[in-house]
Amino acid sequence: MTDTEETAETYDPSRYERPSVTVDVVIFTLIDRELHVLLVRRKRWPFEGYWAIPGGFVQMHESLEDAARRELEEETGVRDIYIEQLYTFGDPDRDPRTRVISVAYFALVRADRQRLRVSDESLDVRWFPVRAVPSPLAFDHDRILATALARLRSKLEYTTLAFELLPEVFSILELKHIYEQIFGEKLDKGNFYRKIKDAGVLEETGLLREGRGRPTRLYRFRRDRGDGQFVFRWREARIDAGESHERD
Amino acid sequence: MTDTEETAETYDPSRYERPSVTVDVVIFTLIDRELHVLLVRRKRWPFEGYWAIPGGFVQMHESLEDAARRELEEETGVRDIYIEQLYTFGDPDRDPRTRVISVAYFALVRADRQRLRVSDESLDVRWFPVRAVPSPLAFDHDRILATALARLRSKLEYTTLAFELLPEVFSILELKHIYEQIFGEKLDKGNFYRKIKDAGVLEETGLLREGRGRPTRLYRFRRDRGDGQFVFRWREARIDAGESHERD
DNA sequence: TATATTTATTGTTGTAATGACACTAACTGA
DNA sequence: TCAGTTAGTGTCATTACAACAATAAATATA
Repeated sequence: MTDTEETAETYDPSRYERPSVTVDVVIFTLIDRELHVLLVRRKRWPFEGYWAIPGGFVQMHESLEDAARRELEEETGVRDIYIEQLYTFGDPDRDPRTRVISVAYFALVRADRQRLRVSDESLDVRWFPVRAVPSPLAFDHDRILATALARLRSKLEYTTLAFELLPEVFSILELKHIYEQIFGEKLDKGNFYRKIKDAGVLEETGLLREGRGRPTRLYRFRRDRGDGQFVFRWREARIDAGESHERD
Repeated sequence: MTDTEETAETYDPSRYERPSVTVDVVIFTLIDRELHVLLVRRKRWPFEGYWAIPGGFVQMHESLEDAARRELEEETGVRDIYIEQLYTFGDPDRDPRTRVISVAYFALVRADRQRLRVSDESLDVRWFPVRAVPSPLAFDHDRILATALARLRSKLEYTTLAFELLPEVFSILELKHIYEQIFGEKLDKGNFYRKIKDAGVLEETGLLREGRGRPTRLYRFRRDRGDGQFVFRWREARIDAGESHERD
């Protein structure tokens, strides 16, 4: 360890202490048209009683993404959902117990599918509106959450990620609402219609949904045409994707 | 390990095998106006004789970025340079010896500063033009390099990263050349001049450089005005920033 | 039954961004 | 002096887009 000339070639694993590696998964969903994040409440030291981003240790035989998906399923019972690696947090003192390096992922769960598997542990696992997350969170989880939000905002601009938050079938104004939620600004109705339609990623279902006023047409996301290079640039937004890529 | 209900709360580190954690640093520079990447040649099994991205084990007391900077300095003798986290690669079988999770960084070294510290080991450490990298590289390093290139391309579009590759003082057409190199397409001279000037990130030095034809004006990058929201969108480029964020 | 109200959807228009390309400038060398 | 070479500016038509006006299709209520 004092020998800085040591390289991968001369490495003997038994000579080293090793950090622990976890995955933490920032899971977003839409509840009542508002963006929510899943948090778990810690029962023990350190940060006993604090809310934290769900996570767990990576097992020796599974890939990082598999570990993240396993966590996701354990917490929400959801499979086959959008997930991507976010950033790896590894400051030496982020966990008082030992050196823990955490590979953070973020996941989007469809509005119509979210439900907690451990519903009777409702004091321990909960969806929080992102605007009303308890503060501070355990460990460096405030920073992880901030990074996830920045990434989400960033990717919404140039990908079709927003659809991952919506149910199978949705209206254009519901989609617009997501963008407004996440960007935190009002968007022009007319311009939104034009842009989303020109992008060619919507498939008309023929369905209508009745409401107070004129019924709204319902659409489906065309995954095939998903190549659709979005580029929303409402206002001058342009937030770097967090820690590095940071927009990314 | 068979108990999937285990959480961070009940974790006892001594009960687990742990993966090793390394940092790999993809170091880019410009040599003779062409983008190069630093590779090292492995002396031992596995992948003996193969070229690899430089990297090393993370020490218990240092942050991930510190580890990456240490690696960078060990390989190139360069400090205080642009570096950012790229992605974390952790497939279980990426290293035949043991489970190794690698946090990849990418770094940009100024054209006028690159020189290898271990110049007499020239068979072991070399700059390769990215267009002529030996293939395949060791481990999953082809994938890491591809991810780094995608990130670089992506960030060039909306950041001032390109300046990190140039010397203190440079001409606008040299800057344009970098973009062409990395995007792999010709850009229009006039439009480039307009865009770069309007961005307001250049400071005139008053210097001229003589050459064959008309002398060229030399500029300096204005770090202060670095907020300058670039948004190069030459052609329809728009590459996702690699593995995930891919476009960050 | 008319008319206000509400929500959805389409049109219009001026301005700003930008891609294509033509043009001018400043030097060297024969 | 003129051909060659590299640097830098100007013009213009097209497109993208923000602001906002107008219309459409339903429900609620007077």
